Amino acid sequence: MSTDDFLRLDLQLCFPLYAASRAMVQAYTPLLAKLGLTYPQYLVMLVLWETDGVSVKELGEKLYLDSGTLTPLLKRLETLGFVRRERSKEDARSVTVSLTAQGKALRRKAASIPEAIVCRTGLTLEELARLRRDIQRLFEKVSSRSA
Amino acid sequence: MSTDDFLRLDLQLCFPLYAASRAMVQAYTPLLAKLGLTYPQYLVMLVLWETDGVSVKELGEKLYLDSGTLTPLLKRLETLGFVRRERSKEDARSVTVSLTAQGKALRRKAASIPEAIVCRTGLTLEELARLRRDIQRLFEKVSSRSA
DNA sequence: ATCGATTCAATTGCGCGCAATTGAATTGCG
DNA sequence: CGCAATTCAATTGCGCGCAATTGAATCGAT
Repeated sequence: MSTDDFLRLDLQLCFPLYAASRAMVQAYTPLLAKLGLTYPQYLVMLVLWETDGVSVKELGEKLYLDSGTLTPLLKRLETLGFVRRERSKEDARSVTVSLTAQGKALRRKAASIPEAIVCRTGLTLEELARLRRDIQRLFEKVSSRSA
Repeated sequence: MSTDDFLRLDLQLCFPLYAASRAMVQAYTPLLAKLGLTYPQYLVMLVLWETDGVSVKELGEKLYLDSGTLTPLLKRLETLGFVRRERSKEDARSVTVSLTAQGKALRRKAASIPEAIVCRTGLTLEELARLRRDIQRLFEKVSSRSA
């Protein structure tokens, strides 16, 4: 394969990944708009629905996002009434994020979203699981050296 | 599979895709920084290196980006001295983007990037081609209904 | 030829992402 | 204990993405 081929846009892995990621987020957008959430906000809610009361640091570790992204995002979720942010008593450097009643209630409204998205991909659960695993593997490989 | 399982972060396709996409861009970042480019700017340069003299509309169709993203990005590339932007003579609504000598010269400096990224993924060219094809297929499926 | 509809790029506004810095709280080493 | 190093969240600054709007140019149907 020549340098030219390598440089050709459509032969590269990253561009399809980048385009597909944005397209997926766009598929979520109208569904999430009904809940008043953006996709990154939805990710934070997914973490909290699974484990209520986590620090900003823990959120960052799970979502691979830093405080520069999370702090303003969490403030918006707080303004929306879905989460509470409070300084930890054990460690005043840390901020604990927890669900409000409204935030917990939102889970039921979000319940139909994952299936709608799976449908939209047109993939079977097996194909989906394989693709997810392959992409996860790629992620681990690519993100490792920079950490 | 239960609703809870569906909602579980790690079972979803979109989050790994989203994380992998950002990780890939981060892998490019230090390499592109040597050229003075961001990843989206690099994508524009890839298009121009393949086909010099394209309209903003054509760029948008190839990269799935709109003028709201492209116009300021192209202005930055122009300030950097890599591209020229001029109103089309045949159709004054359209703006044609073309490479400067400096923009053409940049191609040689970028030649080593794709291979470095492929290396970083640790995948064989066959595995890479298959993953790319699967992701492209996902993209087409997901992006179709919204268009 | 006219005029409403369409097609362009540009603009506005907002929410990420992320690098870099700041400042407060905690840790841990001597 | 004392104090330098570390660990937190917050802040700053910038470049996307994208929805929505604007305004100019072109098209197309009559």
